[in-house]
Amino acid sequence: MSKRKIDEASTSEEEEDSDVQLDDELQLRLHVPRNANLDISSLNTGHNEVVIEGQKSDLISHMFGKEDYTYLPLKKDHLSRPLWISPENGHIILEGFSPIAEQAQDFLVAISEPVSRPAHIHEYKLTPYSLYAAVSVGLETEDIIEVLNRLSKVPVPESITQFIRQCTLSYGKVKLVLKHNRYYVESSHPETLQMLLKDQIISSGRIVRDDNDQVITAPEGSSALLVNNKPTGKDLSIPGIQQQQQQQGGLEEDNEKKPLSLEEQAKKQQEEKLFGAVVQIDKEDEEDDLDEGEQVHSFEIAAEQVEKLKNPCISFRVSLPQMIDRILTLRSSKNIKKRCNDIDYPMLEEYDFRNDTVNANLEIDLKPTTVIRPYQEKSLSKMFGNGRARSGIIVLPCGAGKTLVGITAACTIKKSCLVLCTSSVSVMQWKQQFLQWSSIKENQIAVFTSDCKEKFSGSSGIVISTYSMVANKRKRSYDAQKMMEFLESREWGFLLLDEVHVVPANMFRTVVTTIAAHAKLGLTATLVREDEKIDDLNFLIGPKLYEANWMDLANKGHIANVQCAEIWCPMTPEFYKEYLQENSRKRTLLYVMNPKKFQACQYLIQYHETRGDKIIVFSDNVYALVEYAKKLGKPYIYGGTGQQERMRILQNFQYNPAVNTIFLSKVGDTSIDLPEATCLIQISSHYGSRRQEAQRLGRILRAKRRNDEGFNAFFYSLVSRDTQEMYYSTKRQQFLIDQGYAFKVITNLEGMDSDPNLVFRTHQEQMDLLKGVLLANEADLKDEEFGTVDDVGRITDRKVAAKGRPAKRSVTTSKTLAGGDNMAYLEYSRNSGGQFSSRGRGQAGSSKEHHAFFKKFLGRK
DNA sequence: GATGACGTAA
DNA sequence: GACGATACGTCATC
Repeated sequence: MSKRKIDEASTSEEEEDSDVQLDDELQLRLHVPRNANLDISSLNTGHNEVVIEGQKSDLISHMFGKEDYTYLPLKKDHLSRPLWISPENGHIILEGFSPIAEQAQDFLVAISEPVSRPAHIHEYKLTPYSLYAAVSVGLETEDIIEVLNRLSKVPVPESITQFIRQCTLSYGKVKLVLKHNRYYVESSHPETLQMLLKDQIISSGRIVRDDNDQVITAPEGSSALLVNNKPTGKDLSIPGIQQQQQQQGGLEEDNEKKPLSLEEQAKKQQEEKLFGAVVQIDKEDEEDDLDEGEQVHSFEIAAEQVEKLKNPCISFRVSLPQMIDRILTLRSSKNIKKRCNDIDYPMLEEYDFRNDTVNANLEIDLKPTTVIRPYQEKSLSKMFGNGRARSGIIVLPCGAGKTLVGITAACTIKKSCLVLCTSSVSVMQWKQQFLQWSSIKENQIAVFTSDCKEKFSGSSGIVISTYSMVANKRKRSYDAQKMMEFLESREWGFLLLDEVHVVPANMFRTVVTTIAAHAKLGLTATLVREDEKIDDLNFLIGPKLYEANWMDLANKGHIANVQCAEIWCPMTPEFYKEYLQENSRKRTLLYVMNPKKFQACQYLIQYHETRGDKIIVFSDNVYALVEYAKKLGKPYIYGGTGQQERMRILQNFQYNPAVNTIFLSKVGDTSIDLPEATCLIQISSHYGSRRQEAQRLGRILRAKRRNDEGFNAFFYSLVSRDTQEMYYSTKRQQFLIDQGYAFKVITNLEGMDSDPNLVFRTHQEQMDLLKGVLLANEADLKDEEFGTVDDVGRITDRKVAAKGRPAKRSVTTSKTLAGGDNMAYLEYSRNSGGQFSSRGRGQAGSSKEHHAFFKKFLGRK
């Protein structure tokens, strides 16, 4: 690829002032007709370069191996087009510096999966899921191909068009729509419906009505479909959007819209105009008038009886005919949905909430002062694009206002709403946010946790609860039982799933089937898991509707700019010697307690405290956490710290100018409402959890000072050199690198060696530390030392008192150091390393990715 | 409020 | 590629 860059650079001079952008005329001339059949080989003439391994015609082709696409014919005006498409694996490379990059990005986010988005070059890939999502937000097959072709420097390869057609052929063509409490199978392709009706199971669930709206038996082979105008979102207003213009002052700091300068506006308009046709397709759904008479076809199917269906034989007093009747209701929408899935015509779920006259409306609106930001608006327009509520997932970084997106969605649907979160702390936060941003009355919003079981008054309302409360299958308290019956008996207009990445967990996933909801919206900042369950969300909730780019939001000032650095701390010889000999548990302790790391941590704290930063130090390892904090005289919080003590420390951190640093265990990852820190140091973070890394970074994205000129937040990861930690660290960073963050590697902190204040400067001190570490296990076993009260922590952890498990010894081979081996290079920005990695999120380390791609492709029945 | 049971993440 | 070992959470009970 960069070889192509070189070629390009040599020719670019003469074309420099010609067509840098797509002007209208050019666009017209180059317009590729729909259904154009692109044949690569026919376009290949003039390129005699035959690519055979080992016979590359130039000196650098071999460096790119199979990724050398220099044989692909460039379009004449390729300079003005920002995309490259790999015919091999569906990866798309976007030039981030193109004037139309932003619009192209909008399009790519809709049709493909972002793989990596560093500053200048973004990588995306087409997957069946991403195309499913594209279709579900209203894009059509030929539009996707056409726009891709317009943006691409090379004609869209035949393999890719074929892939797109295959994937979108059946996806999204059929929708399950609930209207006036009747279920309809709807499609703009009547032939598809006719095809479905040929299926025994589907046709047996069909309902036909006469002129008086009475159900009649469908005449054998009847194929008349209902015809309606295609719904539009035109008359639907998402609250919070329309006021944007006049609201510029007097807003909550948190949701302020920065006015564009005139210059910026003009530039934006210009770009939009140039891009014209391309983005329009995206918006067509919402903005198209109906004068062309676009129509949708549908047939009604038997509505399911939610509670009966779930347990057809719930009572023993059911008579036989009743039982038969109930079993017959299995011919209902749920069954048809499954059938459609089985025959590869999955139905998209949409909720026509404006025509739902059965479920009571909820009186809720955004407060007039509440304004949502452009990207929040964009994500919501994906959800409500056609005037109905689509089920799916919205991905926004921490601190970017996910809650407000959820609340706005609830205010748009205006039906009863169930919100699920991971902890009872966030339950309270959601409640508080609902009251803050919306007009909901306090008695309409109920909380359901272990120590608070309320119900709302009236026929509709909001319930906020936790996953474990709702998914719980064990014995319940009486109140909880009653509450669950209430939750399960009613039809919810809207199910809002906070931190939706937890839903695939075995227990939590049951909530989507036990709760009957018309529309489901999942929110998360990090749509990754280290297991392979993340894809399950596609059928558990729905497709990913929108994913924001962290860097974009940072550049626009919605979240803070962050400088990321990885500090490599050499192990002292003594520690390293022990490291090589110890079992894995001890090893962890050794590389975390490495005196050099200790010093680096202290040094960074000193440095940032004098700069006026508020610092959080994260350590997964509780032993290290306590040791560090005590030695450096800082307060710390971990799981065993009592609620009051936590509050006291956090209050101090926030308001007491003498307390600028706190130490947190992984309690800080999720369940602590952190004040706005500006600097973050990780001292222990083994296990390659990308999610944790991203979540921790998220802690400083909200920084109040983010809009100060040149403000930067800092994120340091301290790793001990030549230990396993380096491997984990690399893995953990992948998510952030994919989001565009560059990790600087720092091997030497300037001035550290000469600082006389640092701890463990003498050999003796280091040896004492080492001794302490080596004895740590034994101390644990005796369980006394650790359990006693110290100056800050109020040790109350009952787990600490638990007997340590017998530690196994293992022989160490040099192999276990391999983690460090591939990290031999120093002082470079990982940025450039990450951007071409063929490693997708969620499949770290897989070098066989193309094959998986095609396996999926071909394996689809 | 301490404790056990169980679930989650990795 | 399953397995791990650990910290932490919630809920219910005593």
